[in-house]
Amino acid sequence: MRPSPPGNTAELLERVKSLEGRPLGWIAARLNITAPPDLRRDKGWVGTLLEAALGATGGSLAQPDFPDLGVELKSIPMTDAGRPRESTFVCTAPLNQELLTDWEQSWLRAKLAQVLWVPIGGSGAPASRVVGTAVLWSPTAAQEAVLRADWEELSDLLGLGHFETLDGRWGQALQVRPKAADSRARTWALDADAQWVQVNPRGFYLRKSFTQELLKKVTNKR
DNA sequence: CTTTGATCATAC
DNA sequence: GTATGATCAAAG
Repeated sequence: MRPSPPGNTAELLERVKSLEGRPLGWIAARLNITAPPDLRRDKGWVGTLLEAALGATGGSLAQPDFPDLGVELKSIPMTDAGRPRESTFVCTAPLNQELLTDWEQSWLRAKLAQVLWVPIGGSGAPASRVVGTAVLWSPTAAQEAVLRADWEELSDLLGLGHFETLDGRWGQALQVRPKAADSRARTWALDADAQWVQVNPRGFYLRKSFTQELLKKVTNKR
């Protein structure tokens, strides 16, 4: 049922192209997957469906969706006007100094090195939403500079243990927001006084404005 | 309507 | 708990 991993990026692009215009329900039926009535209890359904349809591996492992190609898959919900409806989760944010490295070695940079963005149109039942025109993206020098500046600022705050100061308002393209089962979830972190404290886990997210621009630029180029 | 914070499912 | 996949929902 499920396709094996694509052998190269051209094959991956070919596959996603064949899905363009298809309702998710059509894709799900083909894979023998049942579409949920809504996404309230299945927030990751669209992403998981696309992984299955395109032959992504990796699953819940800490590696790219297409390890051999070094490509990360991201579905992105779009409004009818063609703008992203949500921010994009990238990865969890390290909460203590020892895990903080420089930008070149960062997990975030690695994750965003090459991303296949798959826009999803529609806002009703998941099965009726439609696959848009996917784009394979790598940050331009300018985009990487913005990401790097944000990442360095946010990492500084994290490394210094300023968890109270750091909220979703920091960062131009990137932001740090809670990423946990709920607000009671706790993980260990080193605070500003070098004391171990328990805080709510955080993650890095790409703002909608950044995602919108990158989708526009890649599209215009082609 | 947009942004920030909270939450859901699943594998290990 | 941390990783994967994200959207929901309250507040401005």
